[in-house]
Amino acid sequence: MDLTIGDLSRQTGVKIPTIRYYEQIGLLPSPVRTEGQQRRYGPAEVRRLNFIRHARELGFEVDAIRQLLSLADDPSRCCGEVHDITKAHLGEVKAKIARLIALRDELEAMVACDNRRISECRIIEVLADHGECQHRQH
Amino acid sequence: MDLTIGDLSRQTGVKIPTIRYYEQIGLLPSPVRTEGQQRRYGPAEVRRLNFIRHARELGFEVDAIRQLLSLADDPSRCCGEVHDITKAHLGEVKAKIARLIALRDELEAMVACDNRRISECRIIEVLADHGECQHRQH
DNA sequence: GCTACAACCTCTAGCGGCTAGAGGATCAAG
DNA sequence: CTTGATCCTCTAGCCGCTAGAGGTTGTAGC
Repeated sequence: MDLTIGDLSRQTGVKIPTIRYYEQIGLLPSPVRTEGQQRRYGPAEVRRLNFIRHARELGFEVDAIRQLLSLADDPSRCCGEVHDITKAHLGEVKAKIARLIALRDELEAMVACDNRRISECRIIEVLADHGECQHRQH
Repeated sequence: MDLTIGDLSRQTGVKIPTIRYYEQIGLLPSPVRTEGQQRRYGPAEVRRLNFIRHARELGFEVDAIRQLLSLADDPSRCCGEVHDITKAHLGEVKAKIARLIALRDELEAMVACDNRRISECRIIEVLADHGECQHRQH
């Protein structure tokens, strides 16, 4: 029970202001304090913050993490909801990939433009008149 | 020279507050005003705003668009810089796709978890202990 | 015990790219 | 001349942090 916020930061790779921010928005519980009001953490907080960091790295939104954490805190329940959250997130990731691939193809067609004057530049033309490309609304 | 901001919004599909925001950050020039201080636009502004919208849809950042616009305004120059901006952006898009695909694969492995108790849930385990997955830092 | 100084504290503001709402003025049609 | 849609400015909020000011606390060495 004697890690400072700096220790916690080093052990988890989460920056100090971010730790305080997570506490502020209720992802991390308020820790014990020294007489001088400095935060002190234990192993439970290290685990919880690692959990949060991993979930963020995997692209889960803070709200989803809040749900995952409250589910994880209750180990007797069925993990169907966890499953659902992950699946929903997977769906979003897949959709994002599809959009980015369409975008990549379009940009690749655009860079086929070879150093001419701007007055003849395909890129500028495509941007100025969207009819020239195949882009669809997101 | 007689489109209201609402007309401009309808013609370009850009919301009214966004148009004012673009003016504020200098992407759109300050338009002429009526005696009562209402904005009035002409075809040049429609073109410019369409250009901005297309570039945003293609994921260009506002700063990149600012550069593209100033280049587009000078049609005698060689379009090498335009090319470079687009290529850099393409590189970012490709990198983002690679990261998302790694992420998708990981999430797909995670959802292979089939409705057991949370105490045995693979998803929660992966999140709690990153050693269990193959994820690399961004 | 005392000093030095790193690390901590709170608070506020900023990033990008908008979006929303309050409260009031203007414009165009009938 | 009235109605009502549209416009105006201004401020604040969204997400997920990040940075900085200005002040306090904890710890190591002497």
